[in-house]
Parts: sequence; C-alpha cells; structure tokens
Amino acid sequence: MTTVDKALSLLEYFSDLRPEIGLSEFARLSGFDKSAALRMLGALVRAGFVEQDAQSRKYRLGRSFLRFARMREEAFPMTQVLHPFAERIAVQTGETCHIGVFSAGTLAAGIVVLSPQSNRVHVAQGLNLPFHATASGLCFLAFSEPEEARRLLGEGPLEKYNAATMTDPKQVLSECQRFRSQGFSLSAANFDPDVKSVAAPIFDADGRVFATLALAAPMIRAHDSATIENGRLVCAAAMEATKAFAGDVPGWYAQIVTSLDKAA
Amino acid sequence: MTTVDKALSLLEYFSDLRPEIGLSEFARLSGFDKSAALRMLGALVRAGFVEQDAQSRKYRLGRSFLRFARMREEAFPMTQVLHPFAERIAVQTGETCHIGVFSAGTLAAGIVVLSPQSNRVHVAQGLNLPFHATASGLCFLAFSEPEEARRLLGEGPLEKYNAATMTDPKQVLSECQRFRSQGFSLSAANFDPDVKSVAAPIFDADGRVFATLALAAPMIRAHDSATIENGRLVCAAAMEATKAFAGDVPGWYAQIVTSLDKAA
DNA sequence: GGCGTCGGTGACAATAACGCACCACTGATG
DNA sequence: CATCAGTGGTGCGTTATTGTCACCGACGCC
Repeated sequence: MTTVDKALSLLEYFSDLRPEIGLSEFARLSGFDKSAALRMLGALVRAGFVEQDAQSRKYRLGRSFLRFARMREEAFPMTQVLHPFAERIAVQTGETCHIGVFSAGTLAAGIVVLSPQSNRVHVAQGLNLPFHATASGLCFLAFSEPEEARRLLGEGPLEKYNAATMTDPKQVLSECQRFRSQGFSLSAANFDPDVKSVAAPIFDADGRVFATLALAAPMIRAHDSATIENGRLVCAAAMEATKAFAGDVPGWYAQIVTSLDKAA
Repeated sequence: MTTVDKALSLLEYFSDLRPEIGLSEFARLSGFDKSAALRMLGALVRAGFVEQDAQSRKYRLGRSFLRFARMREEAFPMTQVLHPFAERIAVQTGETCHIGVFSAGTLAAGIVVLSPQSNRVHVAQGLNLPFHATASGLCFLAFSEPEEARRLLGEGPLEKYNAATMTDPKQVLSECQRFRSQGFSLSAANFDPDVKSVAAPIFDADGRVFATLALAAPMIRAHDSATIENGRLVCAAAMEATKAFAGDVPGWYAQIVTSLDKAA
C-alpha cells in the first residue's frame, strides 16, 4: 500500500451520513496516526479534493470533484449515454430503474429513474448497493471474476438488513452462479422487505462488468411472470447499453440473452 | 511536495483537449520517472480516479469523480445554490452570465447561463478562465491576497490571446488594485476580441474569494453606461450569492457595493 | 536487420513518511 | 476553579517508501 493509496482511502470515509470529518476522527476511522492523516489531508486540500471548514476545522469533500466529474463526463459521457436506457425501461415497465456504477470497491446508484406510478420503489441517487443484498450487487458479483467476487464479499458474516438477507458468502456465491447462467440476478426482500428486483450486467471494453441495470418493483406487483419478463427486459437493455458504451459483450452472454428472447 | 501531491498533480494534465494520456506521456509532461509515474497511476487506478483503456493502454479520468461530485453537491450544494443567481442576472441583463470556480490553482466556468438573445457570448461549461485575461480571472486576483495573486500569475510574460491582452504581471496587478477599490473587475477584449466583461467576487466562510460572478456582453452592446450598470448588478448579485452560501462578505466590500447602489 | 517508440519491471541508494511525545486550546464536569 | 478528556496541530529520530536507472519484450517503421 503506497502513501497515495492511504491518502485517497481517507476520502472513502465521507458519505451522505458523514459529510464532514475532523482530524482526530480521520485518525480513528483509518487507524493512521494523526500526524500522518494531517499530512495526507494537507495534500488533498492543496489538490482541492478536500476543503476545511473555516470555523469547525472539519474537513469536507472539495471543489475539484465538480471540475473533474465534468471533464470525465465530457470526454466519456457515461451517465449521458446510459440514462436513456434506464429511462426507457422505467417507462416501458412502469417500475423504478437504476444503474449501479462500480468504483473503488463499491457499487452505488449512479443513475436513477423513478417509476411514474404512485406506489413505487424509491432509490436515492448515490445510494450504496451492498453486494450481497441487492439485485445490482449480486449481479455484479455473478459476472465478475470469481476471485474478485470473493474478495468483495470478504470473510463474512455479512450484514443482515432483514430476515431474508443472506449472510454466508458461500451461499451468496452459489446463488450468483445460478444468476450467471440465467443472465440476470434476482433479489426478493434481501435489502428492503417489500421490494423485488432484477439486474443485468453492463460490460466495459475489456468485457468486465462495471455497471448493472436494475429494475425494482413493489412486492405486490412482482408476480413471477412479471419478474421473468422484467429479467428479459433488463438483459436486453443492458446488452444494448453495453454496445452504446463501446463495451464488449462476451459471446456466451449474448447467447443467453438471445435464448431468453426466443423463449418469450 | 509530498508524494501524494505529485500523484494528484498528474490529474491536472487531463483536459478537454487531452482526455487520455499514456504512461510515457505522463512521465514527459510531469518530469517524473516512468516507473514513479506508473506507481502513482496504480494508486489512482485503485482509487477509481483514473482508469486505463483496455486496448490503447492510455489512462483517463475515472468513475470515482462522479460519485464524489454527487456526494459533495449533496452535502454542500454549491452549484445548486449559485445557479439561480446566474440565471437571474442573465435574464435581467439579457447577457451571458457565468460563475468561475477556483480549485487547485485554476479558475474554470463552473456555472454558465447563456444569454437569451441570438447575438450572445458563448462560454463553454468548464472553460478555463486565465487569471490575466478574463474579467473573472482579474476579479479573482483583485480580491485574493496580493501574495497569492503574484503566485498565481507567475513570472511572466503571460500568454497573449490577442492584441489587448496584458502580458506583464506588474501591469495586471496594478489594474487589479483599481478593480479591488471599484468593487468589480473589467475586461475588454483581453481574451476574446469582441467581448467585454465584468465580474464580482463571491466569498467563502473565511472571507476569501473562491468564485466570481461574471457577465459577458458582445462589444457592440457594451456601451459605458451598460457596463457600469452591469458592474453594479454583478456586485449586488455576488454579494447576495455569498450570503446564500453562508460566506462572509468583508465589511469594506459591503461598503463599496452599497455606495455603488446609492450612486445609481 | 536496426531504430525509436511504447508499457512495464526490478533493485539499490536517497529521501520522505511514520509514529511518538508534546503543545495550546476548548468545553464539560465535579 | 481545577481537572479531565477531547480537539487540531507540531517537531524529530527511525524506518520504510520513493526516486532513479538499466533493462525487458512488443510494436511499427524503413
């Protein structure tokens, strides 16, 4: 682990729930010495990745992120390209659609299009999507390299969000195998007790999953037939999205999707 | 300069014109050794700040910026808060309004509201605003600490964008003194030969400039009377924006603005 | 073949980071 | 008021990381 890794890891302690962090708090959270944390924070401040509140002396995320995010989107319009697919599926199915984007070890809802119906699933922009307890997360694991999946899950036991949440990594991985051969993942009441979701993978130019297209429905509307149909739809849409993004759909995956389409 | 500074400085070589950079190119641009650059890039990749193209092996800005930018805006809605002010001024004056945001040594157009008129000044989102050649830049210098201003300008000679561009740092700084006592900066044909702009400072909670509110008009509409009126307007709007942002307007600056208002 | 790139690797010497003790300050508590 | 536990921040010797340079295989060019 280089110093740069350590410094950048500090940023991961920020979240919507913890938008400001003090020096000692950083030291405690990260396990680094206060003086080391201070030095790293200094560098982050100079780069504009972090800024310090004038009076509380706490640190928060800096302005540079806005600049770089804009540049990235300009050069690689990922959000712009993927949004229409989420939009289309949300309108087509009448359910809430979101795209989970993987970065630096976490999967988060990067794009969200809410269902037009009044009884709908709400997904907050930026919501963290746990790997073992959401359709998006399970989909990501299912289509990642097995060793990567194991690494992301860790040793277990996994956090239990409610009664149906799987907590054993082995169980999760075996479920994922099923999802992989099925083409899409499925999650019923793993995260939210009243929600059933399906998700399909979006691949990058390397043929690696980097995002997942997911559809989340209230349990009451999620009969088996609707769920299967939704699965087919997210697969098709995710594959199109991959292509729109100049990604590489693995041959075996394309086969699964076409066989799903034929079955319908 | 710490290692973290060096690593993060690599990111500054990305721009709209240069969205992808190879390893050797990084080494050449930064002056670091290839092997050092590679190690730093490794850390940046692991953190998701940079990603590597599958086939060209070049590096580009990573997905993490989207995540952090969203979190920052959530916790600290800067763009959201400042946008209405730009909008209002643009409508009120019928000219293009932009807000320059300072981060990590550069000033860039973070918020842009184009004039509703057909003959209007175009400012691209994210456009770099040179300190010595734009109203925004001059305004930033004028209201920064003098030593900071000198540091930002460097030794000179400064880049000449056209005939009217000032290239001597000393000349620039003396102009800035005038702007500081006047309350707003002024730039006629310094950057674009057919544009005249005014800009006023937006202060953070420390009472330091961090952004500038600027109004850019085609030369043909920029008579002296209109320019003075625009100056008054940007001052008033920038001061309001500062307050909306929980910033601290220095007493002496508030005085200048109120005296401008009385004169009108 | 021969040359100039490229991305990436390995190892040693040089330098910067680690982590401790310590300071000044603030706010709560007895 | 004195104490205590917390905060943000500093200085310095030890130690681990970083800088540097030579080198590798691959690709494109002539």
